[in-house]
Amino acid sequence: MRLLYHPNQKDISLAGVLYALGDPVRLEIVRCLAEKGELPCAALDCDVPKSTMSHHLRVLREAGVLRCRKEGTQHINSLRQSDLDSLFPGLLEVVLRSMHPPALDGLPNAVATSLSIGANP
Amino acid sequence: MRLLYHPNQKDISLAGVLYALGDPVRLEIVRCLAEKGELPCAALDCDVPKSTMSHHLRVLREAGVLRCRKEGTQHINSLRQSDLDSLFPGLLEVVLRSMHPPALDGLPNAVATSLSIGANP
DNA sequence: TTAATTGTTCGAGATTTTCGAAATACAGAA
DNA sequence: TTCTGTATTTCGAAAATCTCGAACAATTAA
Repeated sequence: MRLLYHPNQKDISLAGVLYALGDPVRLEIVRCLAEKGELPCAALDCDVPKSTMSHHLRVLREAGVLRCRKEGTQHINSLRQSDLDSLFPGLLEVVLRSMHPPALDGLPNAVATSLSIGANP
Repeated sequence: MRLLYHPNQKDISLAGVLYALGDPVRLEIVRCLAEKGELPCAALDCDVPKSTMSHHLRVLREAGVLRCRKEGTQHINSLRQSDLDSLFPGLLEVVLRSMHPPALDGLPNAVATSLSIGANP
């Protein structure tokens, strides 16, 4: 199995990221990762076949939205939050806030705390 | 020529909008419209053939990103700014800000003034 | 009416997407 | 070590989408 390609931060494009986010399944993957921090593929149950899931994870990874590291037999996925935030400030947060099952309001997660804009003093 | 389809606001989806924005040409179209307010197709010179341009405008229109009205022989396009803002607050602004040739910083346009987050008192 | 201008639609080839089936990678038991 | 099971990717084919030239349609002007 080949090594998994990840773009350098400088090679991440806005259009590429938006394209990757422009699919309901991929958006749900991103929501899960934002909520849970990091997850193996199997924990992301989006009600699609494994091969389709693998495809979507690849699109997100190659666009620079997430990172995937191998750990034993599992592939652990996590958002490239700081890379995305410094390239496109606020994008990830706005997208997460725009999903119906609010992904950020409960703030029981790792991403919400490090995303700052919505902070109510 | 058939009438141009526009989704109702309630039928605009986040994934659909992100997908529509996920292309360099379409992103440039959105940037131009944000900067200039409203433009006929021909004024959006994105260095692609007319038919391709027409296709991209259709994708944006059917996703609910822009509205198109006929005026004589021209088709005038404009962003569905208020619809998008109320559905996905901050999304359009963050996307415009994330493009390299800053689309909002000069604020000599209609959109910047009505987008509020970045207001410096 | 004819011509010019603006855009859209059609059609074909190239690229994606979906998903079952087969293959690959690793861990643990026998 | 070899076998078994678990976790994912890769392959392949059918369906959908993208690009762009060519043809078509709508409107205005000569």
